[in-house]
Amino acid sequence: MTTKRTTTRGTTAGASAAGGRAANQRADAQRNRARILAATATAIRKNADASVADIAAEAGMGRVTVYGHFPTRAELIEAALVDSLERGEDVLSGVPLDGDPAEAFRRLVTSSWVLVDQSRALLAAALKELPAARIRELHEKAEGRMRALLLRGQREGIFRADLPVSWLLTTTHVVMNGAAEEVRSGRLDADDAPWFIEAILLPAFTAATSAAGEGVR
Amino acid sequence: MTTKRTTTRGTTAGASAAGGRAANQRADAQRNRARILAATATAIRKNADASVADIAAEAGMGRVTVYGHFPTRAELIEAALVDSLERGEDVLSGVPLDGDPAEAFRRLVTSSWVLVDQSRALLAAALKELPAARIRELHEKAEGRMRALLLRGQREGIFRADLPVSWLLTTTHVVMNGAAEEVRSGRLDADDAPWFIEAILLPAFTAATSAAGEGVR
DNA sequence: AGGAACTCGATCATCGGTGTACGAGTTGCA
DNA sequence: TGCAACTCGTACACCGATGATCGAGTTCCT
Repeated sequence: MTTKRTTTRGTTAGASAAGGRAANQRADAQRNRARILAATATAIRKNADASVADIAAEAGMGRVTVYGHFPTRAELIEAALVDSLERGEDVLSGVPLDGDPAEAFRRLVTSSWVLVDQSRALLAAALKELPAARIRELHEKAEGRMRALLLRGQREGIFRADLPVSWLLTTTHVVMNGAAEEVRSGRLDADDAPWFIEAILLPAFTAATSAAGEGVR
Repeated sequence: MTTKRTTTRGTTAGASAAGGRAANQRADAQRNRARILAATATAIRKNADASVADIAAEAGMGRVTVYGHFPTRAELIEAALVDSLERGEDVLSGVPLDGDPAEAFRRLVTSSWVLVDQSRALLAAALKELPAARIRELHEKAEGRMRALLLRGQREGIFRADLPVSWLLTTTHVVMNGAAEEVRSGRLDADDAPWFIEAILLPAFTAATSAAGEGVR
């Protein structure tokens, strides 16, 4: 009997409370877990739908070892995304959001862009594997921060109020992603990206509402 | 012998010269071909990576019949995209581009958006199936038109010249796609979309270059 | 040092998608 | 009316990915 139960019990499984990281794994296993997560990110970046075998190869280990840590492919993708977002949260939470909204926005966008550029491929993969609700849940914190800033800017009269915050948010999102895509294809230099993004978004968000108004309705 | 050779010889196969449409097919077959193309578009819209079986089901016919018209899945996707783009070209070529660049841009965006909304899912599918060069080749005409308009706007001093045309083009592209995504998820009303798009793009493109300049370098 | 935790390779069953082949039925066209 | 074109269902071979199992080796932790 005793069913040898290879490798570690998945950390993601029960856990209930969020954040309960490395339960009681061996130091060895923790390192490998981290290596797998990193490999997942880079493998997915190279090939949008990389197989578990590809990921294992990228991490320099056997495919079964990966399955030892993450029972299914979906849970692996999710864990990698969570890890990536947590890492991003560490950076973003340090960005000061007070003072002039436009300035704060500029700071936040610049910091965010790097993260978006790194994890957008992972996100795309997760979109096909995880329920949409889970994705939204994971982005809650980062998105909430940006939304709050845009809202404050509107209330203080710095950002235009004739468009809903949700649309400003979406616009910010897609322009950052677009820049990432341009960088990836070599049509845009990575160092210029933050400036290009701001050059579009700031004028668009601070436009005088009377100027181009009167359109429909 | 005589190898019964099921169904039609693919139209896409040799053909060399572009545009040589329905060679010598039976009227029946032509109708079915059109039905398959339409079904491909809607099937892909429902499920990003729909199988040939899904598409056949959507068209209400057997899977083999589809293979009769298009030898491989890739050629099917390509044909559907080509068809979609050609249809779009008919609309776009009727849009007047002279006069005030901002007004012309507004007209072109409004007309384009509907088309983008319809065929963006197809495009995404094609991106994973066809070589990037082929995709670009197909977009050449539509993209060229927009690029020329933006360039004229820059030369006449209506659009800002501190950003390359390619970046303005990309921005236009991603914002339209973003709007399509928002509509699809029900967060934005389809009728409002064109206005939302212009409300972002026009101020961004006509911004005074002196205002937010001085950034880096 | 000893036992448990962990890694690793090989192997296997399964599933879903692609593309081919056959044979019989149906339909347009001359 | 008759033939060729076309449709359609079934069946098959093939491939790649997933996930489980076994039996070893190796490595951490006490």
